[in-house]
Amino acid sequence: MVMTGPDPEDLTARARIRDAALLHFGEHGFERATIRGIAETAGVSSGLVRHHFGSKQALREACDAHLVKLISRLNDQVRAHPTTGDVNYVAAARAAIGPYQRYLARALAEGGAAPLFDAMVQMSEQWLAEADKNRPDIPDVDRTTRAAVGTAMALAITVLHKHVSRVTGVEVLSPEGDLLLARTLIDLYSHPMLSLEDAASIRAALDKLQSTSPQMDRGGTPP
Amino acid sequence: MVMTGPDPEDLTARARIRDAALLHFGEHGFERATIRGIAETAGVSSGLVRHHFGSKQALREACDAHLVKLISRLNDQVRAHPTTGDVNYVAAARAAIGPYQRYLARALAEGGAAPLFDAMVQMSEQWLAEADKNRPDIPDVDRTTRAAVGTAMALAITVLHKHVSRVTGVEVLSPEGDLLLARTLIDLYSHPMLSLEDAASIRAALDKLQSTSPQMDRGGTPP
DNA sequence: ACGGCTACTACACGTGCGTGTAGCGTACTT
DNA sequence: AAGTACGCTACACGCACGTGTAGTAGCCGT
Repeated sequence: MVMTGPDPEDLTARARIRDAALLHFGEHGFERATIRGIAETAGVSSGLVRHHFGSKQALREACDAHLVKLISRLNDQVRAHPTTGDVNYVAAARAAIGPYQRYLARALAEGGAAPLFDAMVQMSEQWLAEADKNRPDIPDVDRTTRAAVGTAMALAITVLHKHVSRVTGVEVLSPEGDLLLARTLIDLYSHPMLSLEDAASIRAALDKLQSTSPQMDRGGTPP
Repeated sequence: MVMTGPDPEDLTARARIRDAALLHFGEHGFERATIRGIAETAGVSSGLVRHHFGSKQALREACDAHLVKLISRLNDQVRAHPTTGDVNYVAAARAAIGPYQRYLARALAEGGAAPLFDAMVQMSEQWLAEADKNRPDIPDVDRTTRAAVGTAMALAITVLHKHVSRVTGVEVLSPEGDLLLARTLIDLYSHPMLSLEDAASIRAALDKLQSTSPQMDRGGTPP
């Protein structure tokens, strides 16, 4: 299931450049990655990169757009196969993204790939809407907010894969690591980390803290 | 509670440079941030930056070390006050980190600040050890792994704050945003996202998928 | 009082990078 | 068959940045 073909048109130089850029951006980051290096990996001259994509930034945006297309297509496939459980669609997506995980992680961390994140939030929201039907106790927090936070949490392991890999000793961006990760997530998701009473007490403490003076200084965004 | 003094020694030029670096690295990222810009913010010459810290990389490491010291100290304070619930210590930590949240996010996302993440995992592990006592059903996944993943998830909002802020329309790296975030996290943590039966079914599906051919190609690290 | 050490500045060097320009071959159009 | 547009290359420009070097002012020990 979930076959991700290489796209018939993807033998062109433009596609090779885009793939090379995905790889280089993911491996070295946007700033450190060089157009010359990308061109070399793609087997073309550096000028051709600029010819096809106007600038380095535009190249990045093209990479983002490509991933958005790829992920939305994957989402459609997953939603068409509700057999194994739509719940794990995030893990499935992460798996299908494959070699682009590193790019995805960096792009998201650097604040880019906004439409990609938004698409994921939308997907998350759709799933949350269905999940909320089975739960009569509707929380006092916006569904969009929950979707955004949930998406961020789902992406956390991908974004921080280097650290998680180092601590656990398993490369999480690998088939084996993905399996371990899936089990861990299932465990964490199925067991509430907070009992309802603890949650209530904390919420109460939060209310009290909100009414009192905000003791802790915070770093708001200066103008 | 939890007063974070400015450190009596922190009026020196070295400290100002470090703070400026924290700010610039957090705002523009390590690569885009310039020593000259940091020096200007600190009110010193660019040469002095190199004089105190040997290089840009060393400056970054000094920033990491400073944050590690700050966070570990904060952790001690929090562990000494188990009143409001140790559970929310992550949020408290995020609050106290204050103006350095952006740096923290970038550093972690770029793979740096490893000792910092490790320290957080250790803190998470300590808390998990206590929390596991109240839960007789010990899962089949390593506690360190759970701690690492949990830490990553806790840091997700900070790392992806730009996206979460954009989607929710609230600047999460601000006092107001922190409050909304806390409530969201409490809700998400207190309500299991997966029922035990769903978790079991998914786990079973995972086992079946593991035994069959690994259909989905993955992008392992090439040599 | 004096040598030396430290904090600090001003300025020049080299370089790697994104970006611009000119030019060549080839395939499609009429 | 000529014109044209496009894929593609080679090469040069300029700039911003990290880094080095030389030099100055003040503090401390003896």
